[in-house]
Amino acid sequence: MIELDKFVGEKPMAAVLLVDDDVELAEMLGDYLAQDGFVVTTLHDGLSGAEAALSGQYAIAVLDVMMPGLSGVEVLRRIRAVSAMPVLMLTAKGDDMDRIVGLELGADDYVAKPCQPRELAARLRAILRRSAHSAEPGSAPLVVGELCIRPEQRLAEWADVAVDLTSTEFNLLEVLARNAGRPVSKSDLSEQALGRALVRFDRSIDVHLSSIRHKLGTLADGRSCIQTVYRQGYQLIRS
Amino acid sequence: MIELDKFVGEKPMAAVLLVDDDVELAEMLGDYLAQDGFVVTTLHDGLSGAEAALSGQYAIAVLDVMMPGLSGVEVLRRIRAVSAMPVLMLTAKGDDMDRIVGLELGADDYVAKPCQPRELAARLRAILRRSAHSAEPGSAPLVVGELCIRPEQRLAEWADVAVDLTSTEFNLLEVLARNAGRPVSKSDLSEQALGRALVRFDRSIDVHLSSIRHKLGTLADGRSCIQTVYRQGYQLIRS
DNA sequence: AATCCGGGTAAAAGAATGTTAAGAAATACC
DNA sequence: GGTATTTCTTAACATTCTTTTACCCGGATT
Repeated sequence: MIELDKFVGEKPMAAVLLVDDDVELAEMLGDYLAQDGFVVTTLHDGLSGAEAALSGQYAIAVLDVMMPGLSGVEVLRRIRAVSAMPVLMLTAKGDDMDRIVGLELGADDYVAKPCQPRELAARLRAILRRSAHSAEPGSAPLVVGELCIRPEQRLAEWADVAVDLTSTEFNLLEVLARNAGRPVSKSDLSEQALGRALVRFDRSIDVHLSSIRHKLGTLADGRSCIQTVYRQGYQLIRS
Repeated sequence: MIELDKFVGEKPMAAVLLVDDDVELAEMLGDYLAQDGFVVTTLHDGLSGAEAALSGQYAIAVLDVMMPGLSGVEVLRRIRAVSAMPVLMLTAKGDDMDRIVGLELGADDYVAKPCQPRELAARLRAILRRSAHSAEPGSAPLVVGELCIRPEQRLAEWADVAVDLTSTEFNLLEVLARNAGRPVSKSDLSEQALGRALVRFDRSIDVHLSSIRHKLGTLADGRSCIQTVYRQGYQLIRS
């Protein structure tokens, strides 16, 4: 039988991360983009924006340049430190956009504020169309707290230091990282990381998780970054 | 609105790499070419442009001569150092085009800026028509980190030094390079590189991989550039 | 409080891969 | 055509990784 479900959706809607401290404006832009078929998540400060952008859950990030705390430029720099994910900057007139879009910082495009939602949507689509070819889906680095997972290099780093994981341990951690902040059932972990269904009395997952915990560092409060959710599964903590 | 789908066209659409630091102009040209049936990827700086051009994913590159950082001429030089892929240069008036298009640097054609998108598209098609005969698809060099594979010469280089591989070893490495960054199953490797199905207890792939690893250099962190993905296959690291 | 069940972990058992070397097959050379 | 050389495969053993087993603990349930 042909598997139909893969082809049912006409288009995978692009997940957009919108970061702007102007709540009103962000709301408005987000609503427009949502109507336009994008799946939009809105945040209002640079720090949480940078974290979210590196979670690997978004196809593209839209960053306001002027923000209190972490500026958009700083967020961009943090993203570019580990990832080539598409980024569009929202700028006020007069900002030095050549510098931002050029080699130095590496944004993919910019839109001047105040902006037309339609223009923003069009540029987002243009960037996504481009990056659809150059960037394999699922190949971007995943950053969750101190942890960084680089799928293309099959490398995990804790606090910028490489962690020596076995192949299966890496698979498990990658699945957890892709679902950081919510629990993943052992059944899902088994199917996605081990490639087989979970059966009764199967303790493999538990044993691997135990090993991974020993190899990774701990959270600031001393807990493991991988928490057990009783009868539900395991969850990677998004700090 | 027009929905662009990869599989709509009967003809294999040509993949065009467009490198120009002028974001507005690049966008405009890219959109026109996309409407015209090309699959366009746009980049805005020379360094990433050179990398992308050498990835082997593009049928032709369009380079702006004047760019901060790596100029188009320098990008062309880097491409020509290892590849004969078609290149068209975008030039401002007054540039010394004879030198660029002539023997010395070896661009295939040039278009003066500001340019008509129609003219650009026409010249691209002309070059591609020409090179359709000389250049087989899949014959362009594959560059992955320190590794360079030249299918036409059946030659592999590590850090610009030729590596002495046997025929089967070369086949295997080429398949891995074409799938760099993701694992390839032993079954696929056997079929594509050895020309036969994998059977139980067949250890040929493993033995060949062991030999290849000894002949290639290592990554910066000391790992082999070919990683084993337990029960899944092997993966060439894209760095 | 007693019991049950899910989970933590150490260690043994099992399975896959790394590696070397010898034999078989293919190729090159005379 | 026959021999020498190279290359590929098979076999065997070493190593590493995964799974199973076993026992323990602690929270949840009764």
